[in-house]
Amino acid sequence: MHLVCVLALDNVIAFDLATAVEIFRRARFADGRPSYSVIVAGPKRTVRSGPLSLGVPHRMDALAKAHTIILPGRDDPTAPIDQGVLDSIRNAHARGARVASICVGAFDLAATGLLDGHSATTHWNAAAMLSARHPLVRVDPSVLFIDGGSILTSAGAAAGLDLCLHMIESDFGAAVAQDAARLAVMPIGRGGGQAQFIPHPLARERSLSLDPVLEWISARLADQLTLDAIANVAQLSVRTVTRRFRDQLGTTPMGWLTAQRVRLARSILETTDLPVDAVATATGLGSAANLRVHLARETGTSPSAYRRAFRSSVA
DNA sequence: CCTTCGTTCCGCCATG
DNA sequence: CACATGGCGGAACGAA
Repeated sequence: MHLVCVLALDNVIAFDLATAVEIFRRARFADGRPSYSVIVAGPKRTVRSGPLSLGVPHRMDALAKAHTIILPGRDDPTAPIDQGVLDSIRNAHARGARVASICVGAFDLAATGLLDGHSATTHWNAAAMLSARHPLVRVDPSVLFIDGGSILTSAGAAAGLDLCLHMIESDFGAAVAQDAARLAVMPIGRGGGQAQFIPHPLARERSLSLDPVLEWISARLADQLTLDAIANVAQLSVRTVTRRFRDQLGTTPMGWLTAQRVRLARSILETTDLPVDAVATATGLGSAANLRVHLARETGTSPSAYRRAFRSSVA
């Protein structure tokens, strides 16, 4: 089984750590079997975490078996780390493990040198500091998360959830991820590395929220939706809806719509034997050819290959 | 692979 | 003045 190892160093941010632990621990296949085995490891048997004290059952040698290693943030992201810890992370990565950081956990990831020359993100408030301390890392504070294949980074705590769901989706498909998202009562809509920091966080009232519109769209993916129709439902001009999508989701209306359609298509491919053409119709992607293009763009594979990969892993 | 043609996106600017 | 809106037009996109 896929082993997820969450690192617990002293003064770990409980929210980051718990996000990863809970979301992976609860992910299930359709038949109810857990998708991951989750352990927490660190050099010390006990760590402080704000007002909490956490027992850490596994030592660093546990990283040697992990398929995925999660680095949560620490209260002081610049506090020194034991070389042995950094070595363990580097070795695990060299061995083929996937390493992902949440929030300011990116500082620890950067300390290993694994981020040098690569793009990374972190909490927007710490982005400048990360960049200053690690000039070789290309810091992008505007995105929710960055998937660099074997190295992933995410922004603030909530974005860590997005990243975890993203990993679940690439490991076991859209259906399993969708299910995990539902358990967390988390809308899986903000995929990609696209969504941005919103300039006016809480000032945006319900009246300015796109949520109802997104819900409306999600319910009719199979229909032939136009930008005009969406603007109409939103009671806004085409120009303004487009702008809202940019500001709030970092994408365009049709771009978001297509992403949802592909997600749905993946889910159907994973769980049924419906012909590709029928899947294309059911998701509003129109034709098998079109579905092929979009699926390849997101996953790099064909519908049949995608289906085969997930059918075997679930069955 | 290329072309065609309707759709979509976004900078710019006037308006409230 | 700050800010959000929405129309316009050209560029870019994408489906067939």
